[in-house]
Amino acid sequence: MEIYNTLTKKKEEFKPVNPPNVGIYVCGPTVYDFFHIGNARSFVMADIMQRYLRYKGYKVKFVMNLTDVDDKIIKKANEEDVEASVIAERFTNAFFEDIEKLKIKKADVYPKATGHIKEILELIKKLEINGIAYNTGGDVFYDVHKFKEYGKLSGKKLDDLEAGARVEVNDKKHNPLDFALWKSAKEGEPHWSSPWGEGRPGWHIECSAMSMKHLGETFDIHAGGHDLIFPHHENEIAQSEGVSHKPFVKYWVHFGFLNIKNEKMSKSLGNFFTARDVIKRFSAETIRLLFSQAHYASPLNFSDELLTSAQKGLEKITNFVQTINNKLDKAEPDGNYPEFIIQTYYDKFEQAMDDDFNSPKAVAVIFDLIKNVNKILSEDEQWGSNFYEDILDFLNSTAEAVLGIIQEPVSASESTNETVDKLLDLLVQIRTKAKKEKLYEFADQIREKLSELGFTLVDTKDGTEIKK
RNA sequence: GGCGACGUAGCCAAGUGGCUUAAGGCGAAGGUCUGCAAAACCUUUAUUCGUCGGUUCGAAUCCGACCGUCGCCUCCA
Repeated sequence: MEIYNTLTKKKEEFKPVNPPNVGIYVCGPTVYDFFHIGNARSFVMADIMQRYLRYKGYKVKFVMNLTDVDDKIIKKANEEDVEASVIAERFTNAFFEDIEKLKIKKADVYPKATGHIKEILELIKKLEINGIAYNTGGDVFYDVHKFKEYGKLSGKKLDDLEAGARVEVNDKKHNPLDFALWKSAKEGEPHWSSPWGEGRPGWHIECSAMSMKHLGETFDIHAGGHDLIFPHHENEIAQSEGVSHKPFVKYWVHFGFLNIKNEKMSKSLGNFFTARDVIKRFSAETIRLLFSQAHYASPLNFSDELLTSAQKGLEKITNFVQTINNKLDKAEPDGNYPEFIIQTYYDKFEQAMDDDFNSPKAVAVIFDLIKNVNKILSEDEQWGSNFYEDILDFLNSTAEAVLGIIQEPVSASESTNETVDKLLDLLVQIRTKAKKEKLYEFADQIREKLSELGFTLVDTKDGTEIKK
C-alpha cells in the first residue's frame, strides 16, 4: 500500500520499520475544553487508518498523547480558581466519553505529559549536552540554527521564516525562531524541579519524549492536523533527531481541516461546533460516513446540509443490512447462489484503501455492492443463506470493522420486551385482516400510531415487517 | 512579504496522460412495484473538469499566465 508522506511530498510504498509491527503516534487533544467536530475528523480518520492497518494484518501499536499541562489549561484553572489538574482531568474524561460515542477504538497507550516529566528532562539534558539547547535563567530554548535540517518537513527556510517572523520578541532567545523546551515556573502554575530550576515543559518536547518512549527512536507513522506541520512537528523532528541522530518518523501524515463556510474551524475563530453537540443530533455512523466520503487530507466543508445528506446515505446502508438480515432468517442453507463474486468487492475495497487510505473510493465500492445486490434481490428469487452470509461478512469486515458505519440494530431487550412483541404481533395481525377487508383507513391509522411510538410497519410481499 | 494547497454536475466528492466521450453519495424529474406509504429497481440529470494559451498522436490529468478560494509562517486537529 501507499501513503502520502508530508516529508517527501509524495506517495510512498508503505514499508514498516519492523513488520508486521506498525507504530503510530497521533497528536491528541490538549485537555482544556471539549474537542470540536474538526478535531473529531482527525481522530476519526486516524481511527480508520489504524483499523485498516489491522485489517491488513499488521500488529499496530497506536499511541495518542494527552497534553495535560499547557497555557490554556492553566488559564482556565486560574479563572476557576482550581488546580490545573482538575481542569485536565475533567476534559480528559470528556474526551474519552466523546471518542467512545464516535466509535473510535481505544488507543493502546494514552500517555500524558505530566506522567513523562522524567523522560522530558532526559531529552532536554541530552540536547544541552549536544550543544543544541541553551539555558537562560531557567528557561531552556532549542537553538534552531544548530539543526542543519530545520525546516525539512514544512519546506520552510530559516531565512524566509526570519524575514516574516511574527513571533513575539523575547530577549532571552538567541533567535526569534528558537522555541522553549523548558519554561521557568511562574506564580500560580504547576511546576516540577529540573537541573535549570522549577518549571514546566514546553509544548513540543512532550511529543518527542512520549513517542520515542512508547514507539522507539524511529517509528512508522506520525499523524496530526495540517496546522501541526509547522512548528509543532518540525520541532519534534529537530528535538528527536537532535538527540538520536536517527530518522524520527518514516511517514508523516496530515489531516485536512474541517471548514465552516470555507474557513478553518477553530476555537480562536469561534466558528466551531463541539463534537458532543453534533453527536446529539447525528449518529456516530452518520458523522463517520461523512468524513469517509472525503479524502483525509483534503479540506472538507462542514454543514447541516452535508450531515443530512450523509444521514440519507447511511439510511440506505442500514436498510440494506436489515433487508439482508431478514432474507437470511428465511433462507435455506443449501439454496442457490446468484451470479455474484464477493471477492471482487474485497479487491476493490483494498485497492482503494491501499491507495493512501482512499476512503471515498472505498465507500463507493460499498454502495456499488449494495446497488448490485439489491438488483439481484429485486429479481425476486430465493437464494441460499451462504449468499446473504457472504454479504454480511463483507460489510462487517469492511464497512464496519474499518469504516465503522454499520448501525447496531436496536436490540429487542433494550427497546421492548416479550409482552410488547406479542402485542405488536397482535396489532399487525389485526391490521393485516383489516387490509384484507379493504379497511385501509383503519390499517393506516394503526401504522401511523405505531410509527409515532417508534415502530415502523413495512408491507412486503412476504407480509408486514416491524422496524424498531 | 515568504511558503504551500485547492478550483470537477444543483450540493458533496473520486479520478492526476489513453482502461474515464468523468466513480460514488445527496438532491431533482419521469417510470415499475404497492390499496396507499416505505424500501427497492429502471431511465434522465457534467460532450465536460476556474479562464486563456502551450506541450502531446492523445490532457480534467503535464507546462505557463491570469482569475478565485483557503491554509501555514503565533496557540490550533
